[in-house]
Amino acid sequence: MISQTTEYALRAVVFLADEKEPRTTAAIAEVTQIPVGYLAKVMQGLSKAGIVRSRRGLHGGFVLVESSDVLTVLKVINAVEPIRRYPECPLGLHGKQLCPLHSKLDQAAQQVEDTFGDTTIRDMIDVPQSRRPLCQK
Amino acid sequence: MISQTTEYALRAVVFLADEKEPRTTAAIAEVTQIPVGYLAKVMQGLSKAGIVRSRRGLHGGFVLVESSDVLTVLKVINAVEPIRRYPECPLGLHGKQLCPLHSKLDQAAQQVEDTFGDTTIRDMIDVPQSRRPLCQK
DNA sequence: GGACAAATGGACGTCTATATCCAGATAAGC
DNA sequence: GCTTATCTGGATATAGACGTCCATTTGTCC
Repeated sequence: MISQTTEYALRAVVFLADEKEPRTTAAIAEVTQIPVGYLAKVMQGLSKAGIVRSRRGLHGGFVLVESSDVLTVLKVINAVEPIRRYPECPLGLHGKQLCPLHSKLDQAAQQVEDTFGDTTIRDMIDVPQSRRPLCQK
Repeated sequence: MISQTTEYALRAVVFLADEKEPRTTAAIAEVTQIPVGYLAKVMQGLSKAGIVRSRRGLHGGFVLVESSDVLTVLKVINAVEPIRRYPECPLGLHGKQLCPLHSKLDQAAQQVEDTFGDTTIRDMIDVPQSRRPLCQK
Protein backbone atom coordinates (compact mmCIF):
# COMPACT_ATOMS: atom_id res chain seq x y z
CA MET A 1 0.00 0.00 0.00
CA ILE A 2 2.51 2.54 1.15
CA SER A 3 6.23 1.84 1.37
CA GLN A 4 8.31 1.57 4.48
CA THR A 5 9.93 4.87 3.62
CA THR A 6 6.53 6.56 3.39
CA GLU A 7 5.55 5.17 6.77
CA TYR A 8 8.77 6.58 8.19
CA ALA A 9 8.06 9.98 6.68
CA LEU A 10 4.60 10.03 8.22
CA ARG A 11 5.92 9.14 11.64
CA ALA A 12 8.54 11.87 11.45
CA VAL A 13 6.00 14.46 10.35
CA VAL A 14 3.57 13.49 13.09
CA PHE A 15 6.35 13.88 15.62
CA LEU A 16 7.40 17.28 14.30
CA ALA A 17 3.83 18.53 14.37
CA ASP A 18 3.94 19.08 18.10
CA GLU A 19 7.41 20.59 18.32
CA LYS A 20 8.09 24.29 18.25
CA GLU A 21 11.89 24.16 18.14
CA PRO A 22 13.84 22.27 15.46
CA ARG A 23 14.33 18.58 16.19
CA THR A 24 17.45 16.70 15.21
CA THR A 25 17.54 13.54 13.18
CA ALA A 26 18.69 11.69 16.27
CA ALA A 27 15.78 12.94 18.35
CA ILE A 28 13.24 12.09 15.67
CA ALA A 29 14.77 8.68 15.15
CA GLU A 30 14.54 7.78 18.81
CA VAL A 31 10.88 8.63 19.25
CA THR A 32 9.74 7.27 15.91
CA GLN A 33 11.88 4.12 16.07
CA ILE A 34 13.42 4.68 12.68
CA PRO A 35 17.04 3.70 11.86
CA VAL A 36 18.83 7.00 12.32
CA GLY A 37 21.06 6.70 9.26
CA TYR A 38 18.15 5.99 7.02
CA LEU A 39 15.98 8.65 8.56
CA ALA A 40 18.61 11.19 7.52
CA LYS A 41 17.89 10.27 3.90
CA VAL A 42 14.16 10.39 4.39
CA MET A 43 14.40 13.83 5.95
CA GLN A 44 16.47 15.06 3.05
CA GLY A 45 13.68 13.96 0.77
CA LEU A 46 11.05 15.74 2.84
CA SER A 47 13.24 18.81 2.87
CA LYS A 48 13.64 18.90 -0.89
CA ALA A 49 9.91 18.37 -1.28
CA GLY A 50 9.23 21.38 0.90
CA ILE A 51 7.49 19.47 3.67
CA VAL A 52 10.10 20.33 6.28
CA ARG A 53 12.72 23.02 6.61
CA SER A 54 16.18 22.13 7.81
CA ARG A 55 18.66 24.15 9.78
CA ARG A 56 22.26 23.14 10.18
CA GLY A 57 24.64 23.59 13.07
CA LEU A 58 24.04 23.88 16.76
CA HIS A 59 20.36 23.98 17.71
CA GLY A 60 19.60 22.96 14.16
CA GLY A 61 17.21 20.27 13.04
CA PHE A 62 13.91 20.03 11.21
CA VAL A 63 10.63 21.90 11.46
CA LEU A 64 7.41 21.55 9.51
CA VAL A 65 6.97 24.14 6.79
CA GLU A 66 3.17 24.11 6.90
CA SER A 67 0.96 24.12 9.92
CA SER A 68 -0.18 20.63 10.89
CA ASP A 69 -3.82 21.49 10.31
CA VAL A 70 -3.07 22.32 6.69
CA LEU A 71 -0.56 19.60 5.91
CA THR A 72 -2.34 16.47 4.74
CA VAL A 73 -1.24 12.86 4.78
CA LEU A 74 -1.47 12.87 0.99
CA LYS A 75 1.06 15.68 0.68
CA VAL A 76 3.56 13.68 2.68
CA ILE A 77 2.89 10.54 0.64
CA ASN A 78 3.30 12.43 -2.61
CA ALA A 79 6.56 13.92 -1.39
CA VAL A 80 8.05 10.50 -0.82
CA GLU A 81 6.42 8.20 -3.32
CA PRO A 82 3.17 9.13 -5.03
CA ILE A 83 0.43 6.55 -5.25
CA ARG A 84 0.52 4.96 -8.65
CA ARG A 85 -2.32 6.02 -10.89
CA TYR A 86 -3.30 4.68 -14.32
CA PRO A 87 -3.50 7.61 -16.70
CA GLU A 88 -3.59 5.10 -19.50
CA CYS A 89 -3.60 1.36 -20.16
CA PRO A 90 -0.17 -0.16 -19.37
CA LEU A 91 -0.51 -2.32 -22.47
CA GLY A 92 -0.97 0.72 -24.65
CA LEU A 93 -4.40 -0.44 -25.75
CA HIS A 94 -7.72 1.33 -26.42
CA GLY A 95 -6.22 4.80 -26.77
CA LYS A 96 -6.74 7.14 -23.87
CA GLN A 97 -9.73 5.31 -22.48
CA LEU A 98 -9.15 2.79 -19.73
CA CYS A 99 -10.51 -0.73 -19.83
CA PRO A 100 -12.50 -1.92 -16.80
CA LEU A 101 -9.44 -3.61 -15.31
CA HIS A 102 -7.25 -0.55 -15.16
CA SER A 103 -10.21 1.66 -14.54
CA LYS A 104 -10.87 -0.36 -11.40
CA LEU A 105 -7.25 -0.15 -10.31
CA ASP A 106 -7.19 3.57 -10.90
CA GLN A 107 -10.45 3.99 -9.08
CA ALA A 108 -9.04 2.30 -6.01
CA ALA A 109 -5.98 4.53 -6.16
CA GLN A 110 -8.27 7.53 -6.40
CA GLN A 111 -10.21 6.40 -3.33
CA VAL A 112 -7.00 6.16 -1.36
CA GLU A 113 -5.89 9.58 -2.51
CA ASP A 114 -9.21 11.05 -1.48
CA THR A 115 -9.04 9.48 1.94
CA PHE A 116 -5.53 10.71 2.60
CA GLY A 117 -6.18 14.07 1.02
CA ASP A 118 -8.95 14.70 3.53
CA THR A 119 -6.84 13.84 6.54
CA THR A 120 -4.55 16.46 8.05
CA ILE A 121 -1.71 15.68 10.40
CA ARG A 122 -3.58 17.48 13.13
CA ASP A 123 -6.56 15.19 12.64
CA MET A 124 -4.35 12.40 13.85
CA ILE A 125 -2.99 14.19 16.86
CA ASP A 126 -6.01 15.86 18.36
CA VAL A 127 -7.75 12.73 19.44
CA PRO A 128 -10.29 13.01 22.25
CA GLN A 129 -9.39 10.00 24.35
CA SER A 130 -5.73 8.97 24.22
CA ARG A 131 -3.93 6.69 21.70
CA ARG A 132 -1.97 9.44 20.02
CA PRO A 133 0.51 8.31 17.38
CA LEU A 134 4.01 7.61 18.72
CA CYS A 135 2.71 7.79 22.28
CA GLN A 136 2.21 4.92 24.66
CA LYS A 137 -0.87 6.43 26.26
CA MET B 1 -0.63 0.08 -4.80
CA ILE B 2 -0.39 -3.33 -6.34
CA SER B 3 2.89 -4.84 -7.51
CA GLN B 4 3.89 -5.53 -11.08
CA THR B 5 3.52 -9.23 -10.39
CA THR B 6 -0.05 -8.73 -9.20
CA GLU B 7 -0.87 -6.75 -12.32
CA TYR B 8 0.52 -9.62 -14.40
CA ALA B 9 -1.59 -12.11 -12.50
CA LEU B 10 -4.73 -10.07 -13.12
CA ARG B 11 -4.01 -9.82 -16.83
CA ALA B 12 -3.47 -13.54 -17.08
CA VAL B 13 -6.66 -14.33 -15.20
CA VAL B 14 -8.68 -11.94 -17.32
CA PHE B 15 -7.36 -13.61 -20.43
CA LEU B 16 -8.15 -17.10 -19.16
CA ALA B 17 -11.68 -16.09 -18.25
CA ASP B 18 -12.82 -16.28 -21.84
CA GLU B 19 -11.02 -19.47 -22.79
CA LYS B 20 -12.57 -22.90 -22.62
CA GLU B 21 -9.48 -24.93 -23.49
CA PRO B 22 -6.21 -24.73 -21.52
CA ARG B 23 -3.90 -21.95 -22.62
CA THR B 24 -0.14 -22.27 -22.59
CA THR B 25 2.23 -19.89 -20.88
CA ALA B 26 3.43 -18.76 -24.29
CA ALA B 27 -0.09 -17.99 -25.48
CA ILE B 28 -0.94 -16.06 -22.33
CA ALA B 29 2.34 -14.17 -22.47
CA GLU B 30 1.76 -13.01 -26.00
CA VAL B 31 -1.70 -11.59 -25.45
CA THR B 32 -1.00 -10.10 -22.05
CA GLN B 33 2.42 -8.73 -22.98
CA ILE B 34 4.16 -10.35 -20.04
CA PRO B 35 7.76 -11.66 -20.23
CA VAL B 36 7.17 -15.36 -20.86
CA GLY B 37 9.83 -16.62 -18.49
CA TYR B 38 8.52 -14.56 -15.64
CA LEU B 39 4.92 -15.39 -16.41
CA ALA B 40 5.80 -19.03 -15.85
CA LYS B 41 6.65 -18.16 -12.25
CA VAL B 42 3.52 -16.10 -11.79
CA MET B 43 1.38 -18.95 -13.11
CA GLN B 44 3.02 -21.37 -10.72
CA GLY B 45 2.01 -19.06 -7.91
CA LEU B 46 -1.57 -18.86 -9.12
CA SER B 47 -1.61 -22.62 -9.47
CA LYS B 48 -0.42 -23.23 -5.92
CA ALA B 49 -2.94 -20.70 -4.65
CA GLY B 50 -5.73 -22.60 -6.38
CA ILE B 51 -6.70 -19.81 -8.75
CA VAL B 52 -5.78 -21.77 -11.86
CA ARG B 53 -5.36 -25.44 -12.62
CA SER B 54 -2.44 -26.60 -14.72
CA ARG B 55 -2.15 -29.51 -17.12
CA ARG B 56 1.16 -30.70 -18.48
CA GLY B 57 2.04 -32.19 -21.81
CA LEU B 58 0.53 -31.72 -25.22
CA HIS B 59 -2.63 -29.63 -25.20
CA GLY B 60 -1.76 -28.66 -21.65
CA GLY B 61 -1.82 -25.21 -20.16
CA PHE B 62 -3.82 -23.30 -17.58
CA VAL B 63 -7.52 -22.94 -16.87
CA LEU B 64 -9.38 -20.99 -14.21
CA VAL B 65 -10.54 -23.09 -11.29
CA GLU B 66 -13.52 -20.91 -10.45
CA SER B 67 -16.02 -19.41 -12.82
CA SER B 68 -15.16 -15.84 -13.72
CA ASP B 69 -18.36 -14.53 -12.18
CA VAL B 70 -17.35 -15.92 -8.81
CA LEU B 71 -13.66 -15.18 -8.89
CA THR B 72 -12.99 -11.70 -7.54
CA VAL B 73 -10.09 -9.36 -8.14
CA LEU B 74 -9.34 -9.55 -4.42
CA LYS B 75 -8.87 -13.31 -4.53
CA VAL B 76 -6.26 -12.92 -7.23
CA ILE B 77 -4.49 -10.15 -5.34
CA ASN B 78 -4.43 -12.18 -2.17
CA ALA B 79 -3.05 -15.16 -4.03
CA VAL B 80 -0.07 -13.16 -5.21
CA GLU B 81 0.59 -10.57 -2.55
CA PRO B 82 -2.08 -9.62 -0.03
CA ILE B 83 -2.72 -5.97 0.67
CA ARG B 84 -0.91 -4.97 3.82
CA ARG B 85 -3.19 -4.40 6.77
CA TYR B 86 -2.35 -3.01 10.21
CA PRO B 87 -3.59 -5.47 12.79
CA GLU B 88 -1.54 -3.54 15.35
CA CYS B 89 0.73 -0.54 15.66
CA PRO B 90 4.10 -1.18 13.93
CA LEU B 91 5.83 0.56 16.84
CA GLY B 92 4.29 -1.83 19.31
CA LEU B 93 2.50 0.98 21.11
CA HIS B 94 -0.94 1.39 22.70
CA GLY B 95 -1.66 -2.32 23.01
CA LYS B 96 -4.11 -3.75 20.52
CA GLN B 97 -5.77 -0.44 19.74
CA LEU B 98 -4.55 1.48 16.74
CA CYS B 99 -3.58 5.13 16.89
CA PRO B 100 -5.21 7.47 14.34
CA LEU B 101 -2.22 7.23 12.03
CA HIS B 102 -2.28 3.48 11.58
CA SER B 103 -6.01 3.41 11.88
CA LYS B 104 -6.15 5.67 8.84
CA LEU B 105 -3.70 3.53 6.93
CA ASP B 106 -5.63 0.39 7.77
CA GLN B 107 -8.89 2.05 6.85
CA ALA B 108 -7.55 2.87 3.41
CA ALA B 109 -6.39 -0.72 2.97
CA GLN B 110 -9.84 -1.90 4.02
CA GLN B 111 -11.47 0.37 1.43
CA VAL B 112 -9.30 -1.10 -1.28
CA GLU B 113 -10.07 -4.63 -0.18
CA ASP B 114 -13.78 -3.86 -0.25
CA THR B 115 -13.59 -2.38 -3.72
CA PHE B 116 -11.70 -5.34 -5.12
CA GLY B 117 -13.74 -7.85 -3.19
CA ASP B 118 -16.88 -6.60 -4.89
CA THR B 119 -15.47 -6.86 -8.37
CA THR B 120 -15.54 -10.16 -10.22
CA ILE B 121 -13.43 -10.94 -13.23
CA ARG B 122 -16.61 -11.14 -15.28
CA ASP B 123 -17.52 -7.63 -14.23
CA MET B 124 -14.49 -6.48 -16.15
CA ILE B 125 -15.18 -8.47 -19.27
CA ASP B 126 -18.87 -8.01 -19.85
CA VAL B 127 -18.74 -4.37 -20.71
CA PRO B 128 -21.58 -2.92 -22.80
CA GLN B 129 -19.65 -0.80 -25.26
CA SER B 130 -16.15 -2.03 -26.09
CA ARG B 131 -12.84 -1.41 -24.29
CA ARG B 132 -12.46 -4.89 -22.94
CA PRO B 133 -9.22 -5.60 -21.08
CA LEU B 134 -6.40 -6.90 -23.30
CA CYS B 135 -8.40 -6.05 -26.40
CA GLN B 136 -7.73 -3.25 -28.82
CA LYS B 137 -11.39 -2.57 -29.48
C1' DG C 1 7.50 -47.23 -26.53
C1' DG C 2 9.09 -43.07 -29.19
C1' DA C 3 8.49 -38.28 -30.38
C1' DC C 4 6.97 -34.14 -29.09
C1' DA C 5 4.58 -30.47 -26.17
C1' DA C 6 4.19 -28.22 -22.07
C1' DA C 7 4.58 -27.23 -17.01
C1' DT C 8 8.04 -27.45 -13.05
C1' DG C 9 12.00 -26.30 -10.32
C1' DG C 10 16.47 -24.51 -9.65
C1' DA C 11 20.31 -21.51 -10.65
C1' DC C 12 21.45 -17.24 -11.85
C1' DG C 13 21.44 -12.03 -13.15
C1' DT C 14 19.80 -7.22 -12.49
C1' DC C 15 17.56 -3.39 -10.41
C1' DT C 16 15.41 -0.93 -6.68
C1' DA C 17 14.21 -0.20 -1.72
C1' DT C 18 16.17 -0.25 2.43
C1' DA C 19 20.02 0.63 5.31
C1' DT C 20 24.86 1.91 7.04
C1' DC C 21 28.83 4.79 7.36
C1' DC C 22 31.69 8.62 6.95
C1' DA C 23 33.89 12.85 5.17
C1' DG C 24 32.51 17.47 4.25
C1' DA C 25 29.66 21.69 4.67
C1' DT C 26 27.44 24.94 7.64
C1' DA C 27 25.70 27.21 11.57
C1' DA C 28 25.80 28.65 16.68
C1' DG C 29 28.13 30.00 20.79
C1' DC C 30 32.10 31.40 22.96
C1' DG D 1 38.50 32.24 14.94
C1' DC D 2 37.83 27.91 17.37
C1' DT D 3 34.94 24.30 18.88
C1' DT D 4 30.97 21.83 18.73
C1' DA D 5 26.56 20.40 16.81
C1' DT D 6 24.12 19.25 12.97
C1' DC D 7 22.65 18.58 8.19
C1' DT D 8 24.40 17.03 3.37
C1' DG D 9 26.11 14.04 -0.07
C1' DG D 10 28.54 10.07 -1.63
C1' DA D 11 30.07 5.33 -1.31
C1' DT D 12 28.83 1.04 -0.05
C1' DA D 13 26.07 -3.14 1.60
C1' DT D 14 21.92 -6.27 1.71
C1' DA D 15 17.41 -8.17 0.60
C1' DG D 16 13.67 -8.70 -2.21
C1' DA D 17 11.24 -7.91 -6.74
C1' DC D 18 11.64 -8.76 -11.31
C1' DG D 19 13.41 -11.36 -15.00
C1' DT D 20 16.15 -15.10 -17.81
C1' DC D 21 17.61 -19.67 -18.83
C1' DC D 22 17.79 -24.50 -18.87
C1' DA D 23 17.41 -29.35 -17.39
C1' DT D 24 13.75 -32.29 -15.70
C1' DT D 25 9.20 -34.08 -15.26
C1' DT D 26 4.79 -35.11 -16.95
C1' DG D 27 1.48 -35.61 -20.29
C1' DT D 28 -0.53 -36.53 -25.37
C1' DC D 29 -0.47 -38.61 -29.67
C1' DC D 30 1.09 -41.90 -32.96
